[in-house]
Amino acid sequence: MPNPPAVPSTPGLELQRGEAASGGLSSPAFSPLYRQIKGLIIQRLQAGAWKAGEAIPSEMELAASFGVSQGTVRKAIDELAAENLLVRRQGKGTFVATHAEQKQQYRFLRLMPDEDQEPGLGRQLLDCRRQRAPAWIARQLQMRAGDAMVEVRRLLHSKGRPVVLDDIWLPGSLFKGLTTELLNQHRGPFYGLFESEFGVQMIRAQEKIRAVAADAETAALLQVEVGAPLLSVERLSFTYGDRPVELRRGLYNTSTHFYRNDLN
Amino acid sequence: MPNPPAVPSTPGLELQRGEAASGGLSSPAFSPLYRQIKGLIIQRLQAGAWKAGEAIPSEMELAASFGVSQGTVRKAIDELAAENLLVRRQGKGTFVATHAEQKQQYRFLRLMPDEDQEPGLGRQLLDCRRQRAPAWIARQLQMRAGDAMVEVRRLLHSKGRPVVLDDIWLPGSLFKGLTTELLNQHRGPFYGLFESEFGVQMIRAQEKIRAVAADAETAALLQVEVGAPLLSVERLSFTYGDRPVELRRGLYNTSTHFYRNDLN
DNA sequence: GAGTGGTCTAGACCACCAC
DNA sequence: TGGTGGTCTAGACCACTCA
Repeated sequence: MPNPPAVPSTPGLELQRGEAASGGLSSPAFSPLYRQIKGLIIQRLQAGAWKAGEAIPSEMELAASFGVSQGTVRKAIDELAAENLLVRRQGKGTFVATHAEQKQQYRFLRLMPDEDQEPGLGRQLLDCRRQRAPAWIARQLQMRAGDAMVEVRRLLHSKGRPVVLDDIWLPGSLFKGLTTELLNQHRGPFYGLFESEFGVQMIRAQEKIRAVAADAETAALLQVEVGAPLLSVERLSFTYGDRPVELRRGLYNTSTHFYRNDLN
Repeated sequence: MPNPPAVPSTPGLELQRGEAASGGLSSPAFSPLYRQIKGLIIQRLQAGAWKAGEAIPSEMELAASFGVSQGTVRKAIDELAAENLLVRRQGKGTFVATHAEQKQQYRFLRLMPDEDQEPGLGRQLLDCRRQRAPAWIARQLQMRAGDAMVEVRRLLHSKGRPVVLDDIWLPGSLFKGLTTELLNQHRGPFYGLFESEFGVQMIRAQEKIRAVAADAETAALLQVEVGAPLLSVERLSFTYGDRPVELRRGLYNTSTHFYRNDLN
């Protein structure tokens, strides 16, 4: 007997099940059960119900609490896993994705070394200061011009030679205790620190890539000629709910490395 | 009663079902039924059983012919649809993906106009000739140096100004009748022509992106200064079975356009 | 109305992991 | 041994398309 009236076992949880004998015109924007479940799970992630790296309840538990079958929960989790919000591990459970404990650090960095180069990049923090956001940054981070903002500048090295110059801009309201010391103490990618210290998880990002000529300052920092061609990678990163929380502009010296992209 | 011994209704089709009472050590590289089905469907695509844009048999038909349930076929098709090899259309059927009848042409081109620019690019064929493959191209296309190769050169324009200079290299053996006339007659993306005229479908691609300085020849063609920074996009495209069948190097003028990439 | 993909359920069994 | 995710089945019903 499919689709019994279903008393939700968690009160306050209202899932919109398919109309039984309505007029036929189904309400606009009705989504299938598994998508509603998916949305509820995202809400809980956003609310911080489970931290990065932690296990979420088992499929059976979730199914019981939502009052649906395991298969429906499974399909919701399938999509979340496909979007890299969750990670499934057979026999163990389903976990909140994290940037911290990843095998290859730098989940979003697409820079690869040429064949003869060694992988791995060293970091050098140049600067970390609090500023007022200029208009073009504020617009992209959905803040007001003049709002508090943290600006970080750093270099990435390969075999002692600078390869990447990053400028990173963050909303000051979300990253209150971010200091040079904290950044220097920390091992691993920044995004791991953002998760553990500030509870901000980067879920997806958009990059705009251009070729630009090095100006005097960047030429000195990257040890290239003024006017040398550099890859400009402008990245806007988002948390849950498509909220932009980081703007980053990287200048890559692509003489010994390249940006790799896979198209499907 | 799950997993009955199952007499395959199509002779010659041997699916490896899970061991019933074997020693416990399952054979190496056993894959679930739906993956085997997926592999069989890919084989048929590769063999040209269905052309680009055509419908494949319904899920019920496939399930019957493979001797499995509809759900198993469905999961196989789900993955193929996620990889953009197939396209599902509710109420109509499942179709072989094609570059020809796509809404936004240029499925693999990630170049976007800046806000104030109009979308859409005009094409101008510069050259199409048959050559012997140099070593560095032959290696990537898995051919031998000196093998027959087709070389195409073209420009893409936006509002009358050149934006992209493409060099395209193709194995001569696969593209025998490719001529300047054929390319000029054809409307829509090259990949549509490759499908319809040569039965070659581009499934996925890898791009290596760098910033380079314009040399004299490209500067003239793209109407920029010599030494101006350009985006170099080297794309290797693959058909079924991960066979590389096209190498392309695009030089993009990114002063009014940018390369867009989404990270998950 | 017949046929297609899309959703949802219920139940069985398997593979992997930890205790 | 029990719990987790992973696979497979069978059947019901829904939503969409087209003749």
